[in-house]
Amino acid sequence: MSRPTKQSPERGSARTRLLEAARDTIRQKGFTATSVDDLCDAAQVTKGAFFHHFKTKQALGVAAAQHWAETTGAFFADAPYHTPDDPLDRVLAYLAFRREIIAGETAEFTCLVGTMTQEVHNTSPDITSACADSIFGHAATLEPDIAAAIVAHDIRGDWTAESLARHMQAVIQGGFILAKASGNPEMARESIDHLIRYVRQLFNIGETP
Amino acid sequence: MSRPTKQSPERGSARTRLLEAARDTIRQKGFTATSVDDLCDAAQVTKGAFFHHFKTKQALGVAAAQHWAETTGAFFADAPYHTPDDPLDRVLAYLAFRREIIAGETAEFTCLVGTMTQEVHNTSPDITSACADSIFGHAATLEPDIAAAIVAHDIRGDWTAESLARHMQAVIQGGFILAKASGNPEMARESIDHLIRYVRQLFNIGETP
DNA sequence: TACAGCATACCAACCATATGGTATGATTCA
DNA sequence: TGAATCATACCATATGGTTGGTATGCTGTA
Repeated sequence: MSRPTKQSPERGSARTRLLEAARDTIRQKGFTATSVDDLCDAAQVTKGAFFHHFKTKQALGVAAAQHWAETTGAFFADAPYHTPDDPLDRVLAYLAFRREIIAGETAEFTCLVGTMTQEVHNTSPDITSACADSIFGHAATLEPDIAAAIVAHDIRGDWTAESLARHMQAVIQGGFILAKASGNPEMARESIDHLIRYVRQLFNIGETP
Repeated sequence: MSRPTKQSPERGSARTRLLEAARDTIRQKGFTATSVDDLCDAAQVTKGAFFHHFKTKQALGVAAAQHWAETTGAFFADAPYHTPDDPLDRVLAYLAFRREIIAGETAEFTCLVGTMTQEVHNTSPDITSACADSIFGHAATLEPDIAAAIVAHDIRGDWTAESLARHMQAVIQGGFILAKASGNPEMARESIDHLIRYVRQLFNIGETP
């Protein structure tokens, strides 16, 4: 995080503002199409400040992915889907929550690291690995609940909590692509509905609660 | 793929070679990071030829998406998954086929239009709409089989053939993202396995054939 | 407590190159 | 011959990145 100073709390915030600008701008235009000047304009920062905080544009990409992991990590940790007692209910509440937050402009609900991965997976290992950490790290937070649900509901199948957690991320990411292609968020919600139905079926609970 | 000689019947193929170069290069580096020079080099064509066939780089993007729709359309039309008599078997054969062809380098099995959509959805309506046509057009080819399977197996649920066809594309696209992030094609296959399990459950057939 | 010495945060101007695109000319085919 | 298909040379600008410099805060020491 940034280092706020005593007399001027605004100082030292250039880095944070750049990361926020990156989050917003890259989600709209993609990583490559976002120029350093774009970011400096959006963050109200000069180029000198940019290259003071980030050695290269790639380094900004890595930092943006890490910043995304941190902020979304906190966001999901504070989200209300953890409250149910039954672990399966927590899993389903997670999916309902993911569905809920799909609203507004496409660039507002889609995933920064999913977008960046698609672009740079073959050209920038650093950014790719930071994106992977974010995606699979988030998936990992779901595993305990899924594993507990498997035990609680006495389920046995040839799939693991790990793979289901990853599949959930795949469905969400794929939904974002259809939403972007069509300009319609409903495409993303629709896929989560199928995913919810799948999970309910996996755990042998009825179609409608 | 040699340079067109004066009398060669290869002549006039610059456009096609550029489209193939676009398919390959954009899947590796993304649309924005792929320069016109990159494409000319890969296609063994000069810039004059490029801008003779495509008014702008954007126009190339649109044409590449359309070319993708045509070639993959023919590829899937000729694929062997249409042979089973039972429509549900055809749907499952489709998914098995999609799973099978995930092999080799990431850029070889991932989707051009899915990649482009992520990048340009907010900046280039032309390309986005061409990509959407490709994705949803392909999804539409699955609807008849799904609809027939619903009838044949006497299924009633609050989902449609259309939405399931789209969901399949979402899962496949999402799997590609996880595969790119991790560098591991298995991540994409894994999600299709879940999707196959979901479809089998939707149609009330056993876990293992 | 005072102050030297250093580190951090930031700025404005500049640079080499890459980029999309153009103007124009040559060649081939129908 | 006229249109289509290329090739060569070129341009204006955008791009990532550098340079040299300033202002301010932090820290160890006497």
